[in-house]
Amino acid sequence: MGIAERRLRQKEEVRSAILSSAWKMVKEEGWQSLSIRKIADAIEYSIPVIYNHFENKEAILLEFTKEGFQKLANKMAATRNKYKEPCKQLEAMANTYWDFAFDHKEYYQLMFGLGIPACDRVNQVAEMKALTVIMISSIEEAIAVSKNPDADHFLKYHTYWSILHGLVSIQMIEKEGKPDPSKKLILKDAISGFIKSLME
Amino acid sequence: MGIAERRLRQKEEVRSAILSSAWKMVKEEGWQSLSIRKIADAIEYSIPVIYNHFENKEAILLEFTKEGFQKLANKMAATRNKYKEPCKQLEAMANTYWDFAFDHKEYYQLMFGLGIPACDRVNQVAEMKALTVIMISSIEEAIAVSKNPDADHFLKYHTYWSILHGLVSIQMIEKEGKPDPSKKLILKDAISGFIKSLME
DNA sequence: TTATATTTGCTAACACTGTTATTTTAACAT
DNA sequence: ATGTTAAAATAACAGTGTTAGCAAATATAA
Repeated sequence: MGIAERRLRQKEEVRSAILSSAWKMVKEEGWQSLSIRKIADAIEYSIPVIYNHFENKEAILLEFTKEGFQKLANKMAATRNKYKEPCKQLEAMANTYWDFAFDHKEYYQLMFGLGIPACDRVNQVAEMKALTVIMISSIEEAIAVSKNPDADHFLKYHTYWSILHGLVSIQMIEKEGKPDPSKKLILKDAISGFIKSLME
Repeated sequence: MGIAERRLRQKEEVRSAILSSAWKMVKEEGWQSLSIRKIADAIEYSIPVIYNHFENKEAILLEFTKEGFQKLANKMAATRNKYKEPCKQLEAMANTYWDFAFDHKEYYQLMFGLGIPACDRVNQVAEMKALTVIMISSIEEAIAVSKNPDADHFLKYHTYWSILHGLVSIQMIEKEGKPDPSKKLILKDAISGFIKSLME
């Protein structure tokens, strides 16, 4: 009896229709504007049909999150296998990581919960500049007494800040709510590396 | 006539009641569950009253974002002023930054748009581990041939990843949508610094 | 003091969101 | 053709941000 098979096949078609039209909407208008109702409209089924394929909206997002990590992992593996020297690998992988993030911005935002609304907000905040000034002043002084006094202030400041933010947000994403003071070693490690490289 | 003054004072009281009860709710249940209706309930006014003080919900969030950057800038300035050597300043400021983020998690999440829902999600994603394995393998090889082969693999991996993520997300927050290939210099700079420090 | 403005705050509604209980429709097996 | 089962639709519930329209309290002017 091919009936059950056909039914399964049709069910699978609806499922992939949900995902593909969801993805289309996300690429067009971002995660914020993705809604169950719009998906239902797009696939020309009623709303509850979607809940026969996914437990809830979060499950749909989880699907894309997994996809994103898979894609990134594949790209990273491919890059690593191009080089034999581990240092070259780390360098090239960093490039691959960067390119993935901006080539597949939607994936990256979802994977790391980069709230898109804040992007608009943070640019309106003049108060951020005060922070910049403070951080950059120490950078400038450090560069002045370093062995390479011609280094780019803004670049080094940006690097410094990015390292800090990366450490914090990876930590926040990984363990919700746990401070884990031992993780401060990572901070110490990264910053001492940065300063060492800053002073040459 | 003190009437206008009293009115202004009363209006200011309502405004600060909005902010303080909003903040209370955020600390108790996170940004996700903050709603205009709940604020109205808490201050014992009707909903539209809130719109007499803030144009919309975003404006309330913007208020806290500004507050967050001010607080952080103050702390950073205080820390910097404790030290004379710029390297010490950078080191101490990194600590201050870290502490602020976790002592005032709510601020930090808002300031950098760390979508809280993703935190629950990312931990469910087994696919993330594949990525970890790939990154960590190169780190291990690099450590093995470095001058300090006893370095902590996991710590160095975490540092590597955090630098990458920090660079990407700061870049995404700063310029919405613009790839800006010149910013890849920052990546090159940070990663070469990391590798240098990794190899000793 | 009374009448007229004005401000102020409320109720109710609109247009959305995710989610689900209920009912109808359709497909299949006997 | 009839009974059974699976599928899908309607309609509703409980939320969300936001706003129009109206009633009441207050301040100003006559």
